[in-house]
This record gives sequence, structure tokens and C-alpha cells, in this order.
Amino acid sequence: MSRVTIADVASAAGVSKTAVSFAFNNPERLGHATLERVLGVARDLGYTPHPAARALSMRRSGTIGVLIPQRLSTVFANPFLSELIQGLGELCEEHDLTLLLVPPLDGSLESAIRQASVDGFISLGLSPDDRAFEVLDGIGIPTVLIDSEDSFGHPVVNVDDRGGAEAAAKHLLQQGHRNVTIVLLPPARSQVESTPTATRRLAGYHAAFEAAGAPPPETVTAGVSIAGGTRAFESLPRGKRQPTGLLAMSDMAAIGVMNAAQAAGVRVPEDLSVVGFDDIPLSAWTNPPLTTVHQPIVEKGRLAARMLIERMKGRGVDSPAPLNTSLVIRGSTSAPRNSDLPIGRR
Amino acid sequence: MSRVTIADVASAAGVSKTAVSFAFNNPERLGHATLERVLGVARDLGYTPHPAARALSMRRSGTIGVLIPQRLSTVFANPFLSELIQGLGELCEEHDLTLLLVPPLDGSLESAIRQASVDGFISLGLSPDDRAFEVLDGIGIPTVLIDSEDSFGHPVVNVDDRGGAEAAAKHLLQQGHRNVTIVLLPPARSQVESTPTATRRLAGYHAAFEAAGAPPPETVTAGVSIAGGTRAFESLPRGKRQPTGLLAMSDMAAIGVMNAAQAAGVRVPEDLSVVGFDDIPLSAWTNPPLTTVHQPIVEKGRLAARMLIERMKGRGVDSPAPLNTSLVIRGSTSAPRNSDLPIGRR
DNA sequence: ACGATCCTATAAACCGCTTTAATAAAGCGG
DNA sequence: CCGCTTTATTAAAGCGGTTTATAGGATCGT
Repeated sequence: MSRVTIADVASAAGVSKTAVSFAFNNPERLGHATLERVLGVARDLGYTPHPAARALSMRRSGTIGVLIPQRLSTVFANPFLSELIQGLGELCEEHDLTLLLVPPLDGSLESAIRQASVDGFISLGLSPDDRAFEVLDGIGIPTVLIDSEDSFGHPVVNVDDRGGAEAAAKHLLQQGHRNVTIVLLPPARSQVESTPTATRRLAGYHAAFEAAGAPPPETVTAGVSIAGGTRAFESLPRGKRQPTGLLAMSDMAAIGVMNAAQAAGVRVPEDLSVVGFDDIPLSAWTNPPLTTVHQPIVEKGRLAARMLIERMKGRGVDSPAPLNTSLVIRGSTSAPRNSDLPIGRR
Repeated sequence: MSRVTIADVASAAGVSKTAVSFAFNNPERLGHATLERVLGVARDLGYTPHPAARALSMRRSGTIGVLIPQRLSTVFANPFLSELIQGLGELCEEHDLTLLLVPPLDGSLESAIRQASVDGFISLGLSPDDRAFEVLDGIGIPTVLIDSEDSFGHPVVNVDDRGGAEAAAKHLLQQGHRNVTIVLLPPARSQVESTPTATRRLAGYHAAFEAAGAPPPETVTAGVSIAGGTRAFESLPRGKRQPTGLLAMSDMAAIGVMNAAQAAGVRVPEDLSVVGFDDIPLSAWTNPPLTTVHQPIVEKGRLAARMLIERMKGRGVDSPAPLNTSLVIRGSTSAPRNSDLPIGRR
């Protein structure tokens, strides 16, 4: 009734456990006849090595963990993670690894980390001061960071958030927008801090406004979801003080804003220009198509996985330069209707 | 240098391994003083139980596996899986479980199954004759099927694919379409078979045509991606024989078709009506918004996870009735321009 | 003063596999 | 027929935990 173990196979084939183990992992150390016999018996009995036992004795589980800072239902509502996993997946399959999703269990990412039987971790968007790092360092497991901060023990894969944000803001400024609101990313885990990504993007926006001699824009915060963007739109000032341009830190929020705006009779881009961030596939299909900052998400996943696999082999890797971002101008931005700038300065 | 083990903690605290183990798993069996001391030493040393060792001795890994019939990069290009994981994730987090993605490794799902250290499997879209089931049954691990076939050892969660497809086809027929093409789902794993889901949807389409006394439609096959839909459109007959209506088995393919059609100057829905299947969030945002068959994907995930967890507790569960599907009529369908049906019969 | 009872703490077996070191058998030249 | 090298096989020691059965006190009623 119970599971077939290596001992069962061994006694059924009239050999030692060692022989059975060799049959699978070291076939050349067995005589031809015994090898065949053991393999045959194993197949007949339906033997499969117990993965946990194997992992324990080989010190290797064949799995890499993805540390997710929020609930799965939250984070998978954003196509960002899907794309990232496409990249991670390519490398995993190439190297015979499976992918473990590790969200905070019972609110605690730390305890989830401890439970996870993995050979390495990819962490998403963690702040340097996150408690998770103590645990991570304590167990000394290879880790590669994505969307985090540099120089801090583990290699990091980032994109040029700041440059992308700056380009986005500059675009709006050049179109003549002066009344702009920024839609911030919510803090991921620690209530106090904002994510490293959000910090860099904000800096980029601000830099552009400063360079243009414009006052720093107002901000609202919105979750990375269409509903979050909808709420953000509703919290915007109306009437004369309503912004003509919106810089959203995520495409999902941007799309939510567009949706809510149009439902409220505000036309995009005529009455309100909106630019997103990420360039998820959906953004090319909205109405109007979303102007946004492209970042190479799949490539980011690939690169991080490749680095982690190197680290798991014991080789050291350095953080690469931030990956390029680029502004993709589509239909959700235009000059404001009552631009107070002369045509020549646009 | 090496990992801190339970023995290290034990000797540092001057107690037995048993005491340390009890301190974490059975604190009431220890005296107050020793408990505190052991816990303190453990914290100081940064002790964390080895997950594989724990899994081996407790016969429980705290992980459930999702059996994915295709490459991660393929399957995560479709928002379907994201939504499903949102549902699975809710239950996982509630029960302190992590989620292991198990794609075919080196082309073989069977070997991936063996490697995976999980307490249960959720399988996606597997045909009854898939070889994976031999392995699954061999190791006797609780399994719940999604989008598979009934009565076959494991409980199954399905939606009413047939009814949904029938409603979709009926809709097109009622609008007056007589020249319709079906966009089939590609086979998932076994080259010969089509997936159970595809079979049921096809039956639904055919039933509607039969009931209307119309000849069965032509078919093309397209991968579940926008690019797949694009290719499908290109393989359609042109000119007089070009269909006026398209029944796609996935929203992604449907969107790809719309895209390619519009790029070729074919207007949707005026020249070509298209209806999808799944009702992924994206479908509400395309231009025009996609008419499609809604299925409760998140709920499907929740239900399957709930059932699996019950099974993991040793309780038996029955397959529920197929979940309801419903046609969502949006902007991608209308009457064909030169309908040969009199107005009254539309 | 003594056996019964209750708390604590532990020794040892076990989970199922890998791997090192050792043994037995076989082949071989002299 | 003997030492020596190869080849085929295995016993036993881990890997790092959990858990059962047991022992050693302290407490207690009588």
C-alpha cells in the first residue's frame, strides 16, 4: 500500500540498495546483467525515488524559489509577473529546474522562506532593510535580486527606472503639460518604505520637472491594478485644478485611470494625457493605446535566472548594468487642449 | 561555515536534539526554562530546520504542485494561468502552502513529476491517456484535475465548455452568419489527441450548427497567443469565401485575429465577427471589446485547491458539477453586412 | 518511609536516498 | 600456482530532522 522504496526494489532484485541507487545515478558502475535486472524490477514495481530523501542526501532540490512580496492574487493580477516567469521559465526548463512561488505565508515572508526547499532564490522588489534578508543570509542560500537596490551582498538585476521615468515626464512637459499628477506605487511590504523601484522612478520624474523649471507634481498612490487606477482617478481634484497629464508608475494603474476617466466623460488624451510604466502586452491593445515606458521584463527574468544558476554552481557573478528602458509613444498622450505654451515652445 | 543543524543547537544549549525539536513543534512538552533557553540559542545561531529533512521525516512538504502541460513561456503568455493561480494562491496562503510550477522538463512531464517534492498535484488540461497519469498513480499522490475528463480516478473541476461554445455559435447563427470558421486549440502534449477542453467546445459549436440545420464549419488551428491568432487569420480563405464569423476557442487567438484583420483592412465586426472563449480581463479592453464566453477562472482555481487540500487531509471528494459559462456580448460581433437572411429571421 | 503519579528530558529508531570505503571475485602475466 | 590489478558489489555512515518508548526525578497521598 505504502510507497515503494529503494529497499523494496533492492530486495526484489536480490541486490543491495547501493546497486539500485547506482542503476539510476551511476549505471556504469554496475555489470550489464544486474543493471538490466534492477531497472526492470524498478519499472515493474513503479519505483520512484522520494524527492525529499534525494534532496536531503544530495543537498540539492532541483528547484528555485521566487520570493513574492505580496499575495499571489494581488501580484498575478498584474501581467508583469507573468512575463517575468516566462523569462525565468526558459532558463529553468533548460536546466531541469522547477519554480516555486513563495508568497508571504500567514503574512510572513520570513517563515515562507524557511519552509521552502530550494537551491536558490530570486527575490522581487525587496527593500534593503527587509527582514527577509536576515533569514536569507542566515541560511546562506544563493540569491539574485530583481528590482532592488545594489551593493548589498547579492547581485541585482535592475532596469533604468530613473531614466525611463525621466523620459516619460519630459514627454509630457514637451507636449506642454504643466499640471501633472504622479500615480505612485504602493509600498510592497514594510509599511514605511516605498519600493526601490518606486523611489527611482519618482526621482526620474522629479529630475525632469526640475530641469524644466516646473514645480514638482502632486502625487496619489494606487495599487498595481485596474481597480487601483480607477480609485486613483476618483481621488484627483476636479474642475480647474484637474491635471491635464498623469504619470503612472504602472501600466495597470494607468489603464484603470483611463477607464475611469472615460467613464466620467473625460476624454483621453484630449482632456487627460496618461503615460504608464512597464509596457505590458495589454498596453498596446487598450483604447487608446497606452503611451508607456518599455522595460524588457522577459529579458530581466532570463538574466536573473541565468545569474542565479551561475551562483548555484558556486561561481560568483556581478550585478550587470541596469537594462535599458525606452519611452513608447502611443495614443494616450497629446498636447493639453488649452496649452498655455506658445506653439513654438512645444 | 556550513549550515546550522539541530545538533549544533542542541549541544550549544546543552540539551538533546529531541528537546530542540520539541521547542519548535511541541513546546508544551518542555519545561519553561529549557524552552526559553533553547529558543534563545536557536535564534542566536540563526537556526532554521532544513526543509528537505523536515519533509522527509514528516512526510509532508507544505507544497502543492501545478502540472503544466507546456513550456512556461508558452503558457504564461496567456492570462488564463495567471487567473487560475490567483484562485489557487488564495487557498494556498490560507493553508500555509507554497506553489510549485511543474512544466515538462527536458520535454518530459513524467520526470518532472518525479522530481517534485509536493503533497499534492493540480493538473491542467491533461488527456485521460496521458502517460503522466501512470507516474501520478504510481506514487499515489493526491491529485485534482482541471479541464480534464471525468470519472477516472481523480476528482475533476470543469466548466461547461460545451454549453458555452454552443451559446457562442448560436449567437453567430442568430446574427445571420452562415460562413463561419472555428479556430481550434492546438493539442497540448500528445501529438495525436486534442485536449478534453477543445473536444467539448468543438462539440458545442457543432451542436449549434446542427440544430440550425447549417453545415459544420471549416476549422483552422491556432496556438493560444496573439501571434497564433494572427497566423490563423492569414490562413483564412480570402475574397468571396472569406468567413463572416469566427469562433475562437481562446480569447488570445481571437484578439490576434482581430488584430490581423484590422491590419489587413478587414473591419471588426462589420466585415468579420469574432467571438472568443475564456473572458480574460484583457478582452474587455480590446478595440472593439471582444464578445466571448465567460468562464469563472479564479473560482475554478479556488475550488480545485480547496478540493485538493481536502484530499490531502485524507478526505474523499467528488467532482462537482461543471461550473457555469455564459456568453458575454460585446463589440466584436454583429450581423454580417450582406446577410442573406431576411430581417425577420435574424 | 514508600510506592504511585506526574513532569522533563533523552536515547534510539526511523524517514529514504547517496556515497565512501572496503570486500569479493575475476583476469592475468610470469 | 601466486601476487597484482580490475571489476562488480555491498555494508555502513551520513544527510537533518521527528517521534516513540523509556528513564530519572520531584511531588504527593497515606
